[in-house]
Amino acid sequence: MSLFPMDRLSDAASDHALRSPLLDSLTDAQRAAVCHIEGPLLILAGPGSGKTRVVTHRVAWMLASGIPARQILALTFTNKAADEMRGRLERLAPRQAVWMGTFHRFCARMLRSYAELVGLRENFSIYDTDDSRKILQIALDEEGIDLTHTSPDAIAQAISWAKNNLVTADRYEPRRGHAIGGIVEKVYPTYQKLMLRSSAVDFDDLLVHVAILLKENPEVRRQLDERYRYIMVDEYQDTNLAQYTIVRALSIDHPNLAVTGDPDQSIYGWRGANLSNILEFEKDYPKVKVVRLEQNYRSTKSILHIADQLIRHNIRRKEKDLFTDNPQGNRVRLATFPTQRDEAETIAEEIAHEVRTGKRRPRDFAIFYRTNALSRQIEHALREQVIPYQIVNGLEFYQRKEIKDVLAYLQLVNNPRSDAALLRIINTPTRGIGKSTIAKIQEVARDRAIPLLDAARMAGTISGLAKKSAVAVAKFVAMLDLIGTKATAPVEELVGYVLTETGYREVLENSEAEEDHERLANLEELLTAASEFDLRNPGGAGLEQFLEDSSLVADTDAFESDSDKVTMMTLHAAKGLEFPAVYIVACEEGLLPHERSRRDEEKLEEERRLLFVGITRAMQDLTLTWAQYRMFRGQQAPAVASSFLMELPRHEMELIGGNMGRGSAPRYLAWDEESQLSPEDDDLEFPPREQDALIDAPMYDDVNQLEPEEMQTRKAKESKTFSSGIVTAADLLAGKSPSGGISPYAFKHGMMVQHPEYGPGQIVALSGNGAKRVANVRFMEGGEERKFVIVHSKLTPLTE
DNA sequence: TGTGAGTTGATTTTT
DNA sequence: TCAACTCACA
Repeated sequence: MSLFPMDRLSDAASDHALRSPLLDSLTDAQRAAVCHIEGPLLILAGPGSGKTRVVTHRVAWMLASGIPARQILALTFTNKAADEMRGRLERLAPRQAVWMGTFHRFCARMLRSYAELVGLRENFSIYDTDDSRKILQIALDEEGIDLTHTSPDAIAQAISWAKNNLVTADRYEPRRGHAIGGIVEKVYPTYQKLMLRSSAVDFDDLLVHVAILLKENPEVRRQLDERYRYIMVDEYQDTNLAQYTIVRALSIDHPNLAVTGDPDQSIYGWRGANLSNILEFEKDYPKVKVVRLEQNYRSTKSILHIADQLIRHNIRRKEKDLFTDNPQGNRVRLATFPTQRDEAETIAEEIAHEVRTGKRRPRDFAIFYRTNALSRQIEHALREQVIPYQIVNGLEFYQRKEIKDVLAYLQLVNNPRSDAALLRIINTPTRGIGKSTIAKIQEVARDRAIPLLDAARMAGTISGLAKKSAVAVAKFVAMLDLIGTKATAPVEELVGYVLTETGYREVLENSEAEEDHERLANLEELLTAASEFDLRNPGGAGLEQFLEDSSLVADTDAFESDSDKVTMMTLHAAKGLEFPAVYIVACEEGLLPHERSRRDEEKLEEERRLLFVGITRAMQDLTLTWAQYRMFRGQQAPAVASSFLMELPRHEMELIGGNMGRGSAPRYLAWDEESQLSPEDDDLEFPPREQDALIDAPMYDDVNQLEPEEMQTRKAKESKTFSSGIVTAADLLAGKSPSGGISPYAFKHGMMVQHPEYGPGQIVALSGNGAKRVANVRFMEGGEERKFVIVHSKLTPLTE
């Protein structure tokens, strides 16, 4: 017997509905949202109000009501949110193929099918900020634009702004009085032309192309509207015009559009998010049903009250009454420190204390800051206290140079027109193709309006190019072609091949630099990711998908919720998460609100919302901190407490240290006597720590305390980013090797091996998993290459 | 063409 | 503070 009624329901009032186990655990408001399926729906969900729960239950309810999974589309802003949703739905309604993912991923998918309609090829590349900046630079060079009064960054932002507002290159008109408008007007079309020539898109293009596609092809629009009859959009307050246009276009014939969001948590205005989209949703869809989820299940009364008091200072919002049945809880703390160093150390000491006394575990804590740069001191302090932590941030895996280099080779294999990829690796590792040679190739490409690689193929005929250079280029092209023959091989094999053929691995291995060894470890990690990808996509031919996956992952996706570590991240990255104890540091003028937002009232409100988001992540304990002196551009500079702190009901809070900048604050006030420092400790030197602090410290598996090298290897072993409940290479490694044979994982990329018949050789690539793992070996004699199924082979590692 | 020292300039948030 | 860029030299 089925648990769920299979008949279509359109109304919560049905007796049937009230009895379903899917619905009993919900409040009235939540149930109303879950059961409203036909027609537009706006869910205004305050922080901690069980929004994800409602969304997933709603999808499960739709499925239970007989709506086919393929008609449902759930759009989010981050992969993290999509994964979370998918995981929860899996528990409610297992094995249902509902498409859940980010806007960008959805658009990429649509574009693969309709590429030619917008002038792309279906194997188009997705450029990240780096790549597209490079193309912009070429465009600027081509137009011969002088940048003395502005920066490429500013131009890029202006173009991005235009795209987010669906202003295409041919229709761009500079606003009057907009200084760089004239430049943008010239460069934008050139940039776009170059992108198309490379068959590439930037992040904004993904959305713009799809929006325009839907606008200009009524038949396509109609089909997709028909296909995706039930659409849900998460974090609707963060949609920009392009996203709004896409969603609307898909909800004309079937206006079953459910959006969830909270105007108070809109923090992406700088990315073109338009608060009006949610504030005026009711105008777009007059028949909309509005559900307000105002009860908070996350935070204590104290925390929620502080959040509420703060956000009331915003004018552009929908009034909400946040309330909770949770206990009052501890008072929110507001702490002042003499310097950033005291701030960092005191927080670290406090966390260490709580962990050592068994009150809390590292994973219970989160530290939020406005800018990534602020993480350094805190990181240092946590390290001193031997507290394991994870930073969700900045130089994430796929942004590292070595990873991007290798991926650029892959990108070129997939899309030989990709100029950005070619420029990246034409001389990496160095192969004697210098600046002047590249300039000549670029010139040819420009004159003939062809991709750089095609121009490079003509190196022999380019006049004025030294013979030596021409030969180097020819060799490079030949090497690319050779790699290209492996295009359909498993991705892991391909990556291994790139490392060998290009000499990339050799260069790093022969290097003395510590840094280069780290790079090798990172590449090892890339191989692991590739192997896991292959495992999930049997049948090969997944290169394009692999590249797409790697360009659409973001820092925040790296957050590991199940490891026992203190989490550090920016306030932006914190959205959607919750922690028992939260610290928000550096609540200072110029940082929070940020310098660039202080003058503009609208931006200032966004900064306030950012703090609101941070505050409402806390479940039990919240501490806001600021320091009277902070390091700025390498120099200690006096700081002023954030004006937002003045908006909080300070009489309800626990004030620690100083008196908010008025008069002479006591110089040192810490949370317990022992952690007081002497005034001389102001400088940058860290005081020597007591030895025993290190000795009796960790009772947990501490990763951060390891030496960098060891840490690197450990990290490499932890499968990252792509793992998703599937057996990983590491899992297999831990298990038994097939009886009698050598373990399939005994061999590493680049390793020297011995074969009884063929003699010594080197592993140039590996692929496959378990008993099917295959090694490609190139033998010394004759340079011949052969493949071996490892468990059946007579290969032995050749130790040096 | 590649390397290394020295200089300069910039530092928000992210798909 | 630190990374990116420039310039001189091998």
